Amino acid sequence: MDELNEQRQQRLEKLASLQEKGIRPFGTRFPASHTLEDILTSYSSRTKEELEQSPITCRVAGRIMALRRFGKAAFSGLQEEGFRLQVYLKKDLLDEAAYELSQTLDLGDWIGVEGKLFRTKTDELTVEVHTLTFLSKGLRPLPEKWHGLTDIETRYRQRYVDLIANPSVHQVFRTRSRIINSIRGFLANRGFLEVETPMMHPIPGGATARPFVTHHNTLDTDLYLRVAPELYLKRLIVGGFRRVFEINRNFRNEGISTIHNPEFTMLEFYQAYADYHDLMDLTEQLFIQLSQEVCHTVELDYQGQQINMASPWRRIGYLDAILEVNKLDAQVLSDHTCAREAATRLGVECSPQASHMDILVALFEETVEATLIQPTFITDFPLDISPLARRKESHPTLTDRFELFIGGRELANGFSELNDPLDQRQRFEGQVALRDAGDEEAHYLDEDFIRALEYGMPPTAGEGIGIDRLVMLLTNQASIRDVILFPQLRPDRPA
RNA sequence: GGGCCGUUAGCUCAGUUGGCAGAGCAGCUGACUCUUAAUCAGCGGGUCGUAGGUUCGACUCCUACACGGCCCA
Repeated sequence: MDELNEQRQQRLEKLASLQEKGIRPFGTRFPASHTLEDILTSYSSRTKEELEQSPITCRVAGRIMALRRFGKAAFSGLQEEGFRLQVYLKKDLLDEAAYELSQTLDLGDWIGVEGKLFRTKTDELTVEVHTLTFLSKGLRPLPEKWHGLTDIETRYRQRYVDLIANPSVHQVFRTRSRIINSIRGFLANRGFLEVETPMMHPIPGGATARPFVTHHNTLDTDLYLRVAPELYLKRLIVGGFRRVFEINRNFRNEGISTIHNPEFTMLEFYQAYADYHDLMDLTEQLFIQLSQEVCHTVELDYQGQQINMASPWRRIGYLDAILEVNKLDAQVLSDHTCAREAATRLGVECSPQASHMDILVALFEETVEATLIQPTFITDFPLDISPLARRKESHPTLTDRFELFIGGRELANGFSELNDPLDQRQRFEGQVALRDAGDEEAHYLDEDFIRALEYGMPPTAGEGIGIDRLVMLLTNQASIRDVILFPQLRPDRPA
């Protein structure tokens, strides 16, 4: 169908006619003097008179996004990296070949121009073009200039078209890059070493999640795409690195939603001699710094919610939060039957075999999480759902662990690491029992990791921060697909 | 996995009770040397997501499927 498209045919014919005139339809290098962003940031404030008195010449390139011709002159809007600059093509100012070329330009073509900056009658900063270079032919028509490309499926499947048609998308991904750079700087300043650990694991570990499986032919062995780097990073702490971090992809074989993509970017970092309180402090500093750098404020607007990132953030215990949000009596925490009654009353479904803690966990997930709009550290997670976290000395069924919630979503998860290899073995064995009972998300037993712990891991605190969700928050995007360039979709039907 | 909604020209969208497939932008031809959703005149462009079914006749009604979105699990 595409092949028969009338506009593509016309453009193929124009391509042939360019070649006949000796013009390369797909050109070569064009050293520009400025990016369009440079021009806009440097000269947007220059007045007409200033530009006349001290002329600025430039050599810039871009894609033609607008073309308004009238007889022997034309205005065109060039676009580069989401920035747009107008250029003025006038017969009197061009040689004959260039003028002729200018008559054949299409929306979507790439051109380079050289000329002088001026301001039009309507005071728009514009390049008066003296030389015109054809850079590359666009063979497909662009989305409409006014409505742009709004079809969500096309925006994700053909992100290149989205980026062409929607300059704000460029901004989101530039901001994403700035956030990640800023995180690197923040951690480097505090003595953290960036490392890379395997993406392919013989034994998946470090998170409660189903892995993707792949196969290595020469080794004739199955490997798992990692669900988390945690166990490898802790091996490095055993090895003597004091502070390490990794920013990289994790893969989890689970559903897709506005906050879940099968591959997503995670920051994990580990700090020897620290505990989970230290990491809460660090996280607060990091997020506040990022808010100020990216949003220039700590008062965020996220999808209509006002979120105040100013320190200090609330810290409340996991079990206390359940009681507080649902206005329950503390008896719920000690009495299984009482907990089950509360769950039933609150419409939280639990299987008949659910343990007391299972019920409390269900209560937390279904009644508490969504209420945590302002930045909140939930602390002291149940041991049963924290198989890698240090046991709380004052309360052995809980752990020295926190999760950070903002806007009702989990953004970070950190804890004092379990460094007792004997306890770790028992916890793994508990997970294996769950796996044998059919829980596909339960952890595997990793003997090598336990061996590592047996060599002695210093007291350490570690944390993971979901970068995609953090970028969503700081760029005010509703869907994780809007902060991942190529989000996972079902394979397209054949064209 | 379930429910609801969507899929019509390159893009954004209309399409009446089942009776010849529409608009704007984009494109093509012409006019126009400061326009900016330029303007004016004219002209082309469709496997109506796919496959079946009902009907004299289906973009429209029915069934299944595909892809997407939102909500729920």
